[in-house]
Amino acid sequence: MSRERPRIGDVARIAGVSTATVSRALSNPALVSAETRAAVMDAVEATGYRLNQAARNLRHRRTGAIVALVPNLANPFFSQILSGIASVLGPAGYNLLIVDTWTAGADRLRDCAEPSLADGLIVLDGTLPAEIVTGRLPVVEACEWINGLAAPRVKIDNRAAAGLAIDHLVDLGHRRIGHVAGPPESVLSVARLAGVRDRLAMRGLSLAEDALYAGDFSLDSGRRAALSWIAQPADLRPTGLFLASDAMACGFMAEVQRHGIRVPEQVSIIGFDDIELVSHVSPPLTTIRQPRTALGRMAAERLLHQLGGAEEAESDTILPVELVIRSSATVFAG
Amino acid sequence: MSRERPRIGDVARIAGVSTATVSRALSNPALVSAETRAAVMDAVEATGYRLNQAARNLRHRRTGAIVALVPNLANPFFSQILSGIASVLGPAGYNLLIVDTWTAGADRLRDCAEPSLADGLIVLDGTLPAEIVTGRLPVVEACEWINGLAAPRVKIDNRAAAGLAIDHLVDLGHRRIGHVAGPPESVLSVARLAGVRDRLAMRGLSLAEDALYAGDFSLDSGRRAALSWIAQPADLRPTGLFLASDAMACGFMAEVQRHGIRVPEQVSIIGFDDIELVSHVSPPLTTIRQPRTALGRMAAERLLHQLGGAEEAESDTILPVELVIRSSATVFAG
DNA sequence: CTGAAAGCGCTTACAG
DNA sequence: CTGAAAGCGCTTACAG
Repeated sequence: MSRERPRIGDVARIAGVSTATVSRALSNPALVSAETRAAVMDAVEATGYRLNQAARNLRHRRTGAIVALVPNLANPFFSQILSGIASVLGPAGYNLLIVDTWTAGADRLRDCAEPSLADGLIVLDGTLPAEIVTGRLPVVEACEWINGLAAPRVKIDNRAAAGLAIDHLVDLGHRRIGHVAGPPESVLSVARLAGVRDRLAMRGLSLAEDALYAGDFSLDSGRRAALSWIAQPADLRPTGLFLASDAMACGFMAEVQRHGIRVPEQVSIIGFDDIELVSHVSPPLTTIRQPRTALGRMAAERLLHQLGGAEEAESDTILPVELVIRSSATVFAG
Repeated sequence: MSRERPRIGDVARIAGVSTATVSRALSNPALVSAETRAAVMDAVEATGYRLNQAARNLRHRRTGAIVALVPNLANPFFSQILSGIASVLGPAGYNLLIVDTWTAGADRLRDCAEPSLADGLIVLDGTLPAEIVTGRLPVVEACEWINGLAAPRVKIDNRAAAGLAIDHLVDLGHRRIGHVAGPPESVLSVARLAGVRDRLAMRGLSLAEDALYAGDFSLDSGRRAALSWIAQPADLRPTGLFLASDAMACGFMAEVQRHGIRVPEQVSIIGFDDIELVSHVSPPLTTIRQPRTALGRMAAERLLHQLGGAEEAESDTILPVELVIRSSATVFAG
């Protein structure tokens, strides 16, 4: 353990060649003769030599790493996305560096877009200031995006996805339809809310002012929305609600149930994301499924594409969503 | 963007000093005079110079990175642990490199323990061969551990934790108690199963052969265990079950409910982990809570301690667990 | 096919 | 307090 690590010079001495030759034998074997190659390999074996990646990277002016900027790593929503990212980056020989934008300070965030830290950036947090990320490293935005940041985006059509939920509620006969929105600073919230209004209008309905509840994607904010809803006159409040996250939908559902209200008999609920376990709450949640692994994979692929030198068109990649019909929303029995 | 990044030499020229002085002004300002420092800072400002971390690291023979080896990044169980790790590593100036041991090949795994890649290692996967990780970098094991790998461990007492669940079932009056185990290759499964047997024995009971169900921690394996349980004669099968993961408990519960069996009236269920949302399944799951964020934080802290040069005692850090009583287990009404 | 030498961008004893 | 020089461990034109 304390024995000094052999360097390329040690291998060279033992093999009786120059360090240049060792380097070539290792990284581009075709360049050296078969005998030399064999001698070098023997010396590598004998010394237990392993290439120092950091030194090679310095020489190559690259880092071999990609950083993913994720808001709140504790949120399990991101684990599948990261998994998708890792599954393409790993085989491509890139290391994945993860930075939690919630716990990282501003200094640390600025350091993230440094070419000496990483070769590229995957941004999963739409609330970051564009300057932090602009013009320093190849970037792709995934799921969320930063207004004013011109970078390829891999995302779903949040507006249309919200429309799917609204259509389902309307199709089920609901006329008073409510929406629990995400935090207003999130581009996702904005897009989904717009989708709600759009689709309601298309169906000849509209979002009543008191049928729009504030939330922040968290379970607890779903609870609070439920309390607002419960406080409204039973004959005037929405009979069907679309919530901008599954977590809020679960919180909402648990809270109304605690108050003796039955789901879906007395109120229909649709969530968003189709996170793990949501098929096992009671009743199983009807929701909009996002292809999270695919979002991660695709984001990583587009980034690699840029790194490969391709002049990336700055077009968006839109991945399909799906309405997953389970039991939390049913026909309006008014 | 295409403008060359300024190097320390550019700053030196503009400030009219040597590169050595620039380096000192930047990394150890006390070493240079106030005027010189000011001149350097001005030049830094003028050029937009930013330190190349990779070069500094090469010189310092360190990397500034810690790698976390996680099995299956898609499993949300790990997100909170990673969050805990990130929250201490970030402020300490370390980057967090994440490697999914399930998608990474053997070569890649071997590269992970390279001093040229990282300064330390946090192992979250107990199924890795010890050799991969032995004697190359400072290591700490978190949650799981590798038999035969002598490294500080941060974990819970899985055996005692399982005992807590068994005690609860026995206290509720159950006598035929079953266990759905995790995969046999996991040290966690082994420890929890041992805890089940121990505690049953202490309470004058034992684990019947046909009351032990095979699982792999996944939701689906919980389902399959439920099918086995359902197939047993109703008057002989366990009335209370402890499952080695919440995911399995949810799968089990959903499956028996689908067969018209009521939880907890007809069968009591206890899970393990207290993952998100498990308080919102129906009925809310009684389970053993692991302090996941704290596990991550503590693992990172012990690793930093080692990196700080402290000759780390190889003792284990045992974090406390907690029985969270909700509604999925109730008194035996035989 | 191979070697000597310069260089990736820093830091740090060593002198002064 | 400051500079010249060596060096972290590689790679790669340039010659031969």
